[in-house]
Amino acid sequence: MPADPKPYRHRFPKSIIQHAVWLYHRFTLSYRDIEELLFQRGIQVSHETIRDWCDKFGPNLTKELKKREPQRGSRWHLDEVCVKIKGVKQWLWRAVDEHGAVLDVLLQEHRDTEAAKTFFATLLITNEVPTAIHTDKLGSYSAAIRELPELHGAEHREVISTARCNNLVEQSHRPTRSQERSQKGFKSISRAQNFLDLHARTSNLHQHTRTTVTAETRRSNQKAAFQTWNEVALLAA
DNA sequence: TAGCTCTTACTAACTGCAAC
DNA sequence: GTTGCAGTTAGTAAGAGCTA
Repeated sequence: MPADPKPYRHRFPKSIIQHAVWLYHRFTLSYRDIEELLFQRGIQVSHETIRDWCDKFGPNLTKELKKREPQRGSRWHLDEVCVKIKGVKQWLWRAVDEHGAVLDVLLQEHRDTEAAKTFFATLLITNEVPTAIHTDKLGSYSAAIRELPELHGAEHREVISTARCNNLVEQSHRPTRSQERSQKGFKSISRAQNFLDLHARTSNLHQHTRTTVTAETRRSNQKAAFQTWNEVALLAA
């Protein structure tokens, strides 16, 4: 028999908590911005409490959203960018499919063959073996693909690393850069990884809710995205 | 009484501006 | 163009207060 769920002891209703967490991961807003937005609606809560909510519910939200994501495309686009965390250089590995949906993000200290293998292994846990892998000219990718038998059937295409050539994944880095800038840099690896995970899942959820589709489709997609978020937020709480 | 929330203070990074 | 400085704004930590 499953144990009784932990009683809900938060002072604020779930709807407010889920909205605050959603705002933080969906838009380029600081905790203090969200504090102000909520205050405008008559909700008095400190920025520190909002940070606690993000810390507490973020990992569960990521897990639940991941579970609900549809099967992704079979062509992977990979790239890595340098991010500084507390002044130390780290590499943010990112993979998107041919539709621009984020498959995974992973922060690692290096960008050598071992790091590439770790990232591929992470991707293979939740995704099927791809038919093609698009990367830049970094040698770690080809070395890792050679060493991983699961990937031998995939076609490896190397392109020059410019925003134009590997556009899908390069574009996917942009919101992250914007958030990083707004947050004045990430402060710790674990917090950054948690944030980036949920940020990626939230972006996927709202992927077709902007200008690439007709207004009618957009509204329908937005409705579906909000419904999913609400369901997932209830589970995470 | 456990744990949620708030207050306060700290450090780090960014921004704007003047001086060179 | 660059450097240095001050002001601003961000995330974070610790501890006290509050509530179910």
